[in-house]
Amino acid sequence: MTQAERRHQTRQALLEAARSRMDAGESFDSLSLRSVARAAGVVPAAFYRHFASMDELGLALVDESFLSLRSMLRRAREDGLPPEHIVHRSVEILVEHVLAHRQHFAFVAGARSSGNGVLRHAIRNEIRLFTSELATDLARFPILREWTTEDLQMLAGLLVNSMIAIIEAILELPTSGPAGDPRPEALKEFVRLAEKQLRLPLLGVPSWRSIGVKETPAG
Amino acid sequence: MTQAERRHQTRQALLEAARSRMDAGESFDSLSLRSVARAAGVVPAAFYRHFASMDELGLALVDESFLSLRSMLRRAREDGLPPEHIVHRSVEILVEHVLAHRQHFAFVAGARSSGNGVLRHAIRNEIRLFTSELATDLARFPILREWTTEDLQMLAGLLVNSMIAIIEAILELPTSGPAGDPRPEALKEFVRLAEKQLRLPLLGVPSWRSIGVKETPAG
DNA sequence: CGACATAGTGTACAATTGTTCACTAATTCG
DNA sequence: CGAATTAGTGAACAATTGTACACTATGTCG
Repeated sequence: MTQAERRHQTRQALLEAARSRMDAGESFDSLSLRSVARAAGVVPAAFYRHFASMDELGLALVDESFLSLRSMLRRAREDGLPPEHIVHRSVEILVEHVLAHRQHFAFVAGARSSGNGVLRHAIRNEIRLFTSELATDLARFPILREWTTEDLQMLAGLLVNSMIAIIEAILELPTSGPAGDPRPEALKEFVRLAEKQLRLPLLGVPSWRSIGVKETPAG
Repeated sequence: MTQAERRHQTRQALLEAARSRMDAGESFDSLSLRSVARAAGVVPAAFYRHFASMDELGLALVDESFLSLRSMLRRAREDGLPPEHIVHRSVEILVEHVLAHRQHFAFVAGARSSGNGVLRHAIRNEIRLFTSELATDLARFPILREWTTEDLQMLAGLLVNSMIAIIEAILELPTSGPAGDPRPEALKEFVRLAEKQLRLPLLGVPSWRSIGVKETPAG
Protein backbone atom coordinates (compact mmCIF):
# COMPACT_ATOMS: atom_id res chain seq x y z
CA MET A 1 0.00 0.00 0.00
CA THR A 2 1.31 3.43 -0.97
CA GLN A 3 2.29 5.84 1.75
CA ALA A 4 -0.30 8.43 0.73
CA GLU A 5 -2.99 5.77 0.94
CA ARG A 6 -2.01 4.74 4.45
CA ARG A 7 -1.96 8.35 5.53
CA HIS A 8 -5.36 9.03 4.09
CA GLN A 9 -6.67 5.86 5.67
CA THR A 10 -5.73 6.65 9.24
CA ARG A 11 -6.89 10.23 8.78
CA GLN A 12 -10.28 8.87 7.80
CA ALA A 13 -10.16 6.47 10.73
CA LEU A 14 -9.68 9.41 13.09
CA LEU A 15 -12.56 11.35 11.54
CA GLU A 16 -14.74 8.27 11.58
CA ALA A 17 -13.97 7.58 15.22
CA ALA A 18 -15.01 11.08 16.24
CA ARG A 19 -18.09 11.09 14.01
CA SER A 20 -19.42 7.74 15.15
CA ARG A 21 -18.92 8.47 18.84
CA MET A 22 -20.92 11.66 18.46
CA ASP A 23 -23.60 9.77 16.58
CA ALA A 24 -23.72 7.50 19.63
CA GLY A 25 -24.73 10.46 21.75
CA GLU A 26 -21.46 11.80 23.11
CA SER A 27 -20.69 15.49 22.81
CA PHE A 28 -17.67 16.85 21.00
CA ASP A 29 -16.27 18.25 24.23
CA SER A 30 -16.27 14.85 25.83
CA LEU A 31 -14.12 13.42 23.05
CA SER A 32 -10.54 13.28 24.22
CA LEU A 33 -7.70 13.25 21.77
CA ARG A 34 -6.56 9.99 23.31
CA SER A 35 -9.91 8.24 23.08
CA VAL A 36 -10.30 9.22 19.43
CA ALA A 37 -6.81 7.96 18.64
CA ARG A 38 -7.57 4.75 20.53
CA ALA A 39 -10.81 4.20 18.63
CA ALA A 40 -8.94 4.77 15.38
CA GLY A 41 -6.46 2.07 16.35
CA VAL A 42 -3.55 4.41 16.64
CA VAL A 43 -1.25 5.73 19.34
CA PRO A 44 -1.95 9.26 20.70
CA ALA A 45 1.19 10.80 19.26
CA ALA A 46 0.15 9.67 15.77
CA PHE A 47 -2.87 11.95 16.01
CA TYR A 48 -0.58 14.96 15.64
CA ARG A 49 0.61 13.76 12.23
CA HIS A 50 -2.88 14.64 10.96
CA PHE A 51 -4.33 17.38 13.17
CA ALA A 52 -2.66 19.92 15.42
CA SER A 53 -5.51 19.67 17.91
CA MET A 54 -9.05 18.42 18.37
CA ASP A 55 -10.21 21.81 17.12
CA GLU A 56 -8.69 21.08 13.74
CA LEU A 57 -10.27 17.66 13.64
CA GLY A 58 -13.59 19.33 14.36
CA LEU A 59 -13.19 21.88 11.61
CA ALA A 60 -12.40 19.09 9.16
CA LEU A 61 -15.66 17.44 10.18
CA VAL A 62 -17.54 20.71 9.66
CA ASP A 63 -16.18 20.86 6.12
CA GLU A 64 -17.13 17.27 5.40
CA SER A 65 -20.61 17.75 6.78
CA PHE A 66 -21.55 20.93 4.96
CA LEU A 67 -20.08 19.59 1.73
CA SER A 68 -22.52 16.73 2.10
CA LEU A 69 -25.35 19.14 2.88
CA ARG A 70 -24.60 21.21 -0.19
CA SER A 71 -24.81 18.10 -2.35
CA MET A 72 -28.31 17.69 -0.98
CA LEU A 73 -29.30 21.22 -1.94
CA ARG A 74 -27.92 20.72 -5.44
CA ARG A 75 -29.88 17.51 -5.77
CA ALA A 76 -33.09 19.20 -4.65
CA ARG A 77 -32.53 22.05 -7.09
CA GLU A 78 -31.86 19.82 -10.09
CA ASP A 79 -34.70 17.50 -9.26
CA GLY A 80 -37.10 19.44 -11.45
CA LEU A 81 -39.65 21.43 -9.58
CA PRO A 82 -43.28 20.38 -9.85
CA PRO A 83 -44.65 23.55 -8.30
CA GLU A 84 -47.16 21.99 -5.95
CA HIS A 85 -45.23 18.92 -4.84
CA ILE A 86 -42.16 20.91 -4.00
CA VAL A 87 -42.58 20.79 -0.24
CA HIS A 88 -43.37 17.10 -0.20
CA ARG A 89 -40.42 16.27 -2.39
CA SER A 90 -38.06 18.49 -0.41
CA VAL A 91 -38.96 16.83 2.86
CA GLU A 92 -38.52 13.43 1.25
CA ILE A 93 -35.06 14.35 0.03
CA LEU A 94 -34.20 15.86 3.38
CA VAL A 95 -35.21 12.79 5.38
CA GLU A 96 -33.51 10.46 2.94
CA HIS A 97 -30.33 12.47 3.03
CA VAL A 98 -30.22 12.78 6.81
CA LEU A 99 -30.64 9.04 7.24
CA ALA A 100 -27.99 8.34 4.61
CA HIS A 101 -25.52 10.76 6.18
CA ARG A 102 -26.63 10.37 9.75
CA GLN A 103 -23.19 10.81 11.26
CA HIS A 104 -22.56 14.12 9.57
CA PHE A 105 -25.81 15.62 10.79
CA ALA A 106 -25.39 14.16 14.25
CA PHE A 107 -22.01 15.79 14.44
CA VAL A 108 -23.26 19.20 13.36
CA ALA A 109 -26.31 19.01 15.60
CA GLY A 110 -24.10 18.16 18.54
CA ALA A 111 -21.26 20.57 17.86
CA ARG A 112 -23.61 23.47 17.07
CA SER A 113 -24.13 24.08 20.79
CA SER A 114 -20.91 22.53 22.05
CA GLY A 115 -18.58 24.27 24.42
CA ASN A 116 -16.05 24.65 21.65
CA GLY A 117 -16.29 28.24 20.46
CA VAL A 118 -14.27 27.63 17.31
CA LEU A 119 -16.66 24.95 16.14
CA ARG A 120 -19.76 26.88 17.15
CA HIS A 121 -18.72 29.88 15.09
CA ALA A 122 -17.67 27.81 12.11
CA ILE A 123 -21.03 26.07 12.06
CA ARG A 124 -22.94 29.28 12.60
CA ASN A 125 -21.23 30.83 9.60
CA GLU A 126 -21.96 27.82 7.42
CA ILE A 127 -25.62 28.01 8.39
CA ARG A 128 -25.71 31.72 7.64
CA LEU A 129 -24.23 31.09 4.22
CA PHE A 130 -26.65 28.27 3.61
CA THR A 131 -29.56 30.53 4.56
CA SER A 132 -28.46 33.21 2.13
CA GLU A 133 -28.21 30.70 -0.69
CA LEU A 134 -31.73 29.57 0.06
CA ALA A 135 -32.89 33.19 0.04
CA THR A 136 -31.56 33.76 -3.48
CA ASP A 137 -33.19 30.53 -4.57
CA LEU A 138 -36.48 31.76 -3.16
CA ALA A 139 -36.12 35.06 -4.98
CA ARG A 140 -36.66 33.21 -8.24
CA PHE A 141 -40.24 32.28 -7.42
CA PRO A 142 -42.76 34.62 -9.08
CA ILE A 143 -44.82 34.97 -5.90
CA LEU A 144 -41.78 36.33 -4.10
CA ARG A 145 -40.70 38.73 -6.84
CA GLU A 146 -41.76 41.83 -4.97
CA TRP A 147 -40.44 40.81 -1.59
CA THR A 148 -37.69 42.91 -0.07
CA THR A 149 -34.31 41.30 0.43
CA GLU A 150 -34.84 41.55 4.15
CA ASP A 151 -38.12 39.68 4.04
CA LEU A 152 -36.60 37.01 1.83
CA GLN A 153 -33.82 36.52 4.36
CA MET A 154 -36.46 36.35 7.06
CA LEU A 155 -38.37 33.66 5.19
CA ALA A 156 -35.21 31.71 4.45
CA GLY A 157 -34.24 31.95 8.10
CA LEU A 158 -37.64 30.68 9.14
CA LEU A 159 -37.39 27.71 6.79
CA VAL A 160 -33.84 26.91 7.89
CA ASN A 161 -34.89 27.04 11.53
CA SER A 162 -37.64 24.55 10.79
CA MET A 163 -35.20 22.42 8.82
CA ILE A 164 -32.82 22.31 11.75
CA ALA A 165 -35.61 21.34 14.11
CA ILE A 166 -36.74 18.65 11.69
CA ILE A 167 -33.23 17.28 11.32
CA GLU A 168 -32.76 17.11 15.07
CA ALA A 169 -36.09 15.34 15.37
CA ILE A 170 -35.11 12.79 12.73
CA LEU A 171 -31.93 12.02 14.61
CA GLU A 172 -33.93 11.45 17.77
CA LEU A 173 -36.47 9.18 16.11
CA PRO A 174 -36.38 5.76 17.84
CA THR A 175 -34.52 3.18 15.77
CA SER A 176 -34.89 -0.58 15.70
CA GLY A 177 -31.23 -1.26 16.47
CA PRO A 178 -28.23 0.85 17.41
CA ALA A 179 -27.31 0.99 13.73
CA GLY A 180 -30.77 0.77 12.13
CA ASP A 181 -33.17 3.21 10.56
CA PRO A 182 -36.41 4.29 12.25
CA ARG A 183 -39.54 2.21 11.73
CA PRO A 184 -41.03 3.11 8.32
CA GLU A 185 -44.47 3.80 9.79
CA ALA A 186 -43.12 6.19 12.42
CA LEU A 187 -41.09 7.83 9.70
CA LYS A 188 -44.09 8.32 7.40
CA GLU A 189 -46.01 9.81 10.29
CA PHE A 190 -43.16 12.14 11.04
CA VAL A 191 -42.78 13.22 7.43
CA ARG A 192 -46.44 14.26 7.40
CA LEU A 193 -45.88 16.45 10.44
CA ALA A 194 -42.73 18.02 9.00
CA GLU A 195 -44.52 18.76 5.72
CA LYS A 196 -47.30 20.56 7.53
CA GLN A 197 -44.87 22.62 9.55
CA LEU A 198 -43.15 23.76 6.37
CA ARG A 199 -46.38 24.31 4.46
CA LEU A 200 -48.18 26.52 6.96
CA PRO A 201 -45.79 29.49 6.74
CA LEU A 202 -45.86 29.22 2.95
CA LEU A 203 -49.64 29.52 3.07
CA GLY A 204 -49.08 32.88 4.69
CA VAL A 205 -47.00 34.15 1.79
CA PRO A 206 -49.84 35.40 -0.45
CA SER A 207 -51.25 37.59 2.31
CA TRP A 208 -47.87 38.89 3.44
CA ARG A 209 -47.41 42.62 3.38
CA SER A 210 -44.03 43.90 4.42
CA ILE A 211 -44.93 45.75 7.58
CA GLY A 212 -43.09 48.41 9.45
CA VAL A 213 -40.49 48.70 6.71
CA LYS A 214 -40.09 51.70 4.48
CA GLU A 215 -38.99 50.36 1.11
CA THR A 216 -36.33 52.67 -0.24
CA PRO A 217 -35.61 52.67 -3.99
CA ALA A 218 -31.97 51.55 -3.74
CA GLY A 219 -31.12 49.94 -0.43
CA MET B 1 -26.53 31.90 60.55
CA THR B 2 -28.82 28.91 60.85
CA GLN B 3 -27.62 25.60 59.52
CA ALA B 4 -30.40 25.33 56.96
CA GLU B 5 -29.46 28.73 55.63
CA ARG B 6 -25.81 27.80 55.22
CA ARG B 7 -26.79 24.59 53.47
CA HIS B 8 -29.10 26.38 51.09
CA GLN B 9 -26.43 28.96 50.44
CA THR B 10 -23.71 26.60 49.29
CA ARG B 11 -26.24 24.63 47.30
CA GLN B 12 -27.10 27.82 45.47
CA ALA B 13 -23.40 28.59 45.07
CA LEU B 14 -22.93 25.22 43.35
CA LEU B 15 -25.88 25.80 41.02
CA GLU B 16 -24.72 29.33 40.32
CA ALA B 17 -21.21 28.16 39.51
CA ALA B 18 -22.47 25.66 36.96
CA ARG B 19 -25.00 28.09 35.48
CA SER B 20 -22.59 30.97 35.05
CA ARG B 21 -19.87 28.84 33.51
CA MET B 22 -22.32 27.58 30.92
CA ASP B 23 -23.48 31.12 30.27
CA ALA B 24 -19.83 31.88 29.56
CA GLY B 25 -19.89 29.37 26.72
CA GLU B 26 -18.73 26.12 28.29
CA SER B 27 -20.76 22.98 27.77
CA PHE B 28 -22.26 20.97 30.57
CA ASP B 29 -20.05 18.01 29.72
CA SER B 30 -16.94 20.06 30.20
CA LEU B 31 -17.94 21.00 33.74
CA SER B 32 -16.09 18.79 36.17
CA LEU B 33 -17.43 18.18 39.62
CA ARG B 34 -14.18 19.53 41.01
CA SER B 35 -14.21 22.72 39.00
CA VAL B 36 -17.79 23.47 40.00
CA ALA B 37 -16.98 22.88 43.64
CA ARG B 38 -13.90 25.05 43.30
CA ALA B 39 -15.91 27.89 41.72
CA ALA B 40 -18.43 27.59 44.54
CA GLY B 41 -15.63 28.00 47.05
CA VAL B 42 -15.99 24.54 48.49
CA VAL B 43 -13.97 21.35 48.66
CA PRO B 44 -14.89 18.54 46.20
CA ALA B 45 -16.18 16.20 48.87
CA ALA B 46 -18.64 18.84 50.04
CA PHE B 47 -20.35 18.61 46.66
CA TYR B 48 -21.72 15.20 47.63
CA ARG B 49 -23.60 16.69 50.58
CA HIS B 50 -25.90 18.31 48.00
CA PHE B 51 -25.88 16.22 44.85
CA ALA B 52 -25.02 12.58 44.29
CA SER B 53 -23.52 13.41 40.91
CA MET B 54 -23.27 16.08 38.25
CA ASP B 55 -26.35 14.54 36.67
CA GLU B 56 -28.38 15.48 39.73
CA LEU B 57 -27.00 19.00 39.70
CA GLY B 58 -28.04 19.21 36.07
CA LEU B 59 -31.57 18.01 36.77
CA ALA B 60 -31.91 20.60 39.52
CA LEU B 61 -30.95 23.25 36.98
CA VAL B 62 -33.54 21.90 34.54
CA ASP B 63 -36.20 22.31 37.22
CA GLU B 64 -35.09 25.83 38.05
CA SER B 65 -35.03 26.82 34.40
CA PHE B 66 -38.42 25.53 33.38
CA LEU B 67 -39.99 26.90 36.51
CA SER B 68 -38.76 30.29 35.38
CA LEU B 69 -40.04 29.66 31.88
CA ARG B 70 -43.48 28.75 33.15
CA SER B 71 -43.64 31.99 35.07
CA MET B 72 -43.11 33.71 31.74
CA LEU B 73 -46.00 31.85 30.14
CA ARG B 74 -48.27 32.73 33.05
CA ARG B 75 -47.29 36.35 32.72
CA ALA B 76 -48.02 36.36 29.00
CA ARG B 77 -51.38 34.74 29.58
CA GLU B 78 -52.47 37.12 32.28
CA ASP B 79 -51.22 40.12 30.41
CA GLY B 80 -54.62 40.68 28.82
CA LEU B 81 -54.75 39.81 25.17
CA PRO B 82 -55.28 42.66 22.71
CA PRO B 83 -55.99 40.36 19.77
CA GLU B 84 -53.84 42.07 17.20
CA HIS B 85 -50.85 43.05 19.29
CA ILE B 86 -50.49 39.59 20.74
CA VAL B 87 -47.46 38.60 18.68
CA HIS B 88 -45.66 41.84 19.30
CA ARG B 89 -46.31 41.70 23.03
CA SER B 90 -45.33 38.03 23.26
CA VAL B 91 -42.00 38.65 21.59
CA GLU B 92 -41.40 41.61 23.88
CA ILE B 93 -42.09 39.50 26.94
CA LEU B 94 -39.94 36.69 25.58
CA VAL B 95 -36.93 38.90 24.92
CA GLU B 96 -37.28 40.65 28.25
CA HIS B 97 -37.54 37.38 30.09
CA VAL B 98 -34.59 35.76 28.33
CA LEU B 99 -32.36 38.72 29.10
CA ALA B 100 -33.52 38.77 32.71
CA HIS B 101 -32.93 35.04 33.16
CA ARG B 102 -30.08 34.69 30.75
CA GLN B 103 -28.27 31.98 32.70
CA HIS B 104 -31.26 29.68 32.82
CA PHE B 105 -31.82 29.84 29.09
CA ALA B 106 -28.12 29.53 28.34
CA PHE B 107 -28.06 26.40 30.44
CA VAL B 108 -31.04 24.81 28.71
CA ALA B 109 -29.82 25.79 25.27
CA GLY B 110 -26.45 24.24 26.00
CA ALA B 111 -27.62 21.11 27.78
CA ARG B 112 -30.34 20.40 25.22
CA SER B 113 -27.75 18.90 22.87
CA SER B 114 -25.18 17.92 25.46
CA GLY B 115 -23.62 14.51 25.64
CA ASN B 116 -25.50 13.86 28.85
CA GLY B 117 -28.43 11.63 27.93
CA VAL B 118 -30.21 12.14 31.24
CA LEU B 119 -30.30 15.89 30.78
CA ARG B 120 -31.22 15.69 27.11
CA HIS B 121 -34.24 13.55 27.85
CA ALA B 122 -35.34 15.63 30.82
CA ILE B 123 -35.24 18.78 28.71
CA ARG B 124 -36.95 17.13 25.78
CA ASN B 125 -39.81 16.08 28.02
CA GLU B 126 -40.17 19.55 29.48
CA ILE B 127 -40.33 21.02 26.00
CA ARG B 128 -42.93 18.46 24.97
CA LEU B 129 -45.02 19.37 27.98
CA PHE B 130 -44.60 23.05 27.28
CA THR B 131 -45.70 22.50 23.67
CA SER B 132 -48.83 20.70 24.76
CA GLU B 133 -49.75 23.50 27.14
CA LEU B 134 -49.36 25.97 24.32
CA ALA B 135 -51.56 23.80 22.12
CA THR B 136 -54.42 23.89 24.61
CA ASP B 137 -53.98 27.64 24.90
CA LEU B 138 -54.24 27.93 21.15
CA ALA B 139 -57.39 25.84 21.13
CA ARG B 140 -59.22 28.71 22.82
CA PHE B 141 -58.88 31.02 19.84
CA PRO B 142 -62.04 31.12 17.72
CA ILE B 143 -60.12 30.82 14.46
CA LEU B 144 -58.67 27.52 15.66
CA ARG B 145 -61.93 26.07 16.96
CA GLU B 146 -62.28 23.59 14.14
CA TRP B 147 -58.69 22.48 14.02
CA THR B 148 -57.91 18.87 14.83
CA THR B 149 -55.86 18.16 17.94
CA GLU B 150 -53.09 16.93 15.70
CA ASP B 151 -52.96 20.15 13.74
CA LEU B 152 -52.97 22.18 16.93
CA GLN B 153 -50.00 20.20 18.20
CA MET B 154 -48.34 20.79 14.86
CA LEU B 155 -48.87 24.52 15.11
CA ALA B 156 -47.71 24.63 18.72
CA GLY B 157 -44.64 22.63 17.73
CA LEU B 158 -43.90 25.06 14.93
CA LEU B 159 -44.19 28.04 17.26
CA VAL B 160 -42.04 26.39 19.92
CA ASN B 161 -39.38 25.57 17.34
CA SER B 162 -39.31 29.21 16.33
CA MET B 163 -39.21 30.26 19.95
CA ILE B 164 -36.22 28.05 20.59
CA ALA B 165 -34.43 29.44 17.57
CA ILE B 166 -35.24 32.97 18.70
CA ILE B 167 -34.00 32.29 22.21
CA GLU B 168 -30.74 30.87 20.93
CA ALA B 169 -30.34 33.90 18.71
CA ILE B 170 -30.91 36.28 21.61
CA LEU B 171 -28.22 34.51 23.61
CA GLU B 172 -25.81 34.91 20.71
CA LEU B 173 -26.55 38.59 20.22
CA PRO B 174 -23.32 40.59 20.69
CA THR B 175 -23.21 42.30 24.07
CA SER B 176 -21.35 45.42 25.13
CA GLY B 177 -19.51 43.72 28.00
CA PRO B 178 -19.19 40.17 29.29
CA ALA B 179 -22.04 40.86 31.67
CA GLY B 180 -24.02 43.42 29.65
CA ASP B 181 -27.15 43.38 27.55
CA PRO B 182 -27.11 43.68 23.76
CA ARG B 183 -27.17 47.14 22.18
CA PRO B 184 -30.76 48.42 22.22
CA GLU B 185 -30.74 49.20 18.51
CA ALA B 186 -29.54 45.73 17.54
CA LEU B 187 -32.16 44.34 19.86
CA LYS B 188 -34.99 46.36 18.31
CA GLU B 189 -33.86 45.21 14.89
CA PHE B 190 -33.81 41.63 16.05
CA VAL B 191 -37.25 41.87 17.64
CA ARG B 192 -38.68 43.01 14.32
CA LEU B 193 -37.23 39.95 12.59
CA ALA B 194 -38.49 37.58 15.28
CA GLU B 195 -41.97 39.09 15.07
CA LYS B 196 -42.09 38.55 11.34
CA GLN B 197 -40.97 34.96 11.67
CA LEU B 198 -43.77 34.28 14.12
CA ARG B 199 -46.37 36.24 12.19
CA LEU B 200 -45.91 34.62 8.79
CA PRO B 201 -47.11 31.13 9.78
CA LEU B 202 -50.07 32.69 11.57
CA LEU B 203 -51.02 34.42 8.33
CA GLY B 204 -51.36 30.95 6.86
CA VAL B 205 -53.90 29.90 9.45
CA PRO B 206 -57.06 31.22 7.72
CA SER B 207 -56.29 29.30 4.54
CA TRP B 208 -55.27 26.12 6.32
CA ARG B 209 -57.22 23.02 5.47
CA SER B 210 -56.25 19.87 7.26
CA ILE B 211 -54.90 17.84 4.41
CA GLY B 212 -54.33 14.15 4.10
CA VAL B 213 -56.14 13.50 7.35
CA LYS B 214 -59.46 11.78 7.60
CA GLU B 215 -61.24 13.44 10.49
CA THR B 216 -63.01 10.75 12.44
CA PRO B 217 -65.91 11.74 14.74
CA ALA B 218 -64.31 10.49 17.96
CA GLY B 219 -60.60 10.07 17.74
C1' DC C 1 20.99 0.11 -4.39
C1' DG C 2 21.13 3.49 -0.81
C1' DA C 3 20.06 7.86 1.44
C1' DC C 4 16.08 10.33 2.77
C1' DA C 5 11.46 11.33 4.38
C1' DT C 6 7.79 10.22 7.26
C1' DA C 7 3.65 7.52 9.43
C1' DG C 8 3.30 5.38 13.45
C1' DT C 9 5.44 3.50 18.13
C1' DG C 10 6.66 3.54 23.12
C1' DT C 11 7.75 5.86 27.12
C1' DA C 12 7.55 9.40 30.13
C1' DC C 13 5.68 13.48 32.79
C1' DA C 14 2.86 16.65 35.11
C1' DA C 15 -2.07 17.92 35.63
C1' DT C 16 -6.63 17.01 36.49
C1' DT C 17 -10.29 14.10 37.40
C1' DG C 18 -14.12 11.23 40.54
C1' DT C 19 -14.51 9.01 44.79
C1' DT C 20 -13.36 7.46 49.59
C1' DC C 21 -12.51 8.17 54.37
C1' DA C 22 -11.41 9.85 58.80
C1' DC C 23 -11.67 14.38 60.64
C1' DT C 24 -13.36 18.97 62.70
C1' DA C 25 -16.26 22.57 63.94
C1' DA C 26 -20.51 24.24 64.76
C1' DT C 27 -25.52 24.14 65.09
C1' DT C 28 -29.54 21.64 66.93
C1' DC C 29 -32.21 19.88 70.50
C1' DG C 30 -33.50 16.88 74.51
C1' DC D 1 -25.49 22.09 79.68
C1' DG D 2 -24.08 18.17 76.90
C1' DA D 3 -24.83 14.70 73.41
C1' DA D 4 -25.94 14.09 68.68
C1' DT D 5 -26.33 15.54 64.01
C1' DT D 6 -24.23 17.35 60.01
C1' DA D 7 -21.89 20.86 56.59
C1' DG D 8 -17.56 21.23 55.24
C1' DT D 9 -12.26 19.80 55.45
C1' DG D 10 -7.93 17.61 53.87
C1' DA D 11 -5.39 13.95 52.38
C1' DA D 12 -5.10 10.04 49.60
C1' DC D 13 -6.07 6.82 45.52
C1' DA D 14 -6.10 5.17 40.82
C1' DA D 15 -7.34 6.67 36.23
C1' DT D 16 -7.19 9.51 32.43
C1' DT D 17 -5.70 13.33 30.04
C1' DG D 18 -2.49 16.45 26.57
C1' DT D 19 2.05 16.89 25.05
C1' DA D 20 7.00 15.84 24.27
C1' DC D 21 10.85 13.15 22.57
C1' DA D 22 13.64 9.58 20.82
C1' DC D 23 12.73 5.57 18.18
C1' DT D 24 11.58 2.23 14.22
C1' DA D 25 9.85 0.55 10.07
C1' DT D 26 8.63 1.34 5.51
C1' DG D 27 7.68 3.50 1.29
C1' DT D 28 9.99 7.19 -2.03
C1' DC D 29 13.14 8.57 -5.29
C1' DG D 30 17.83 10.14 -7.01
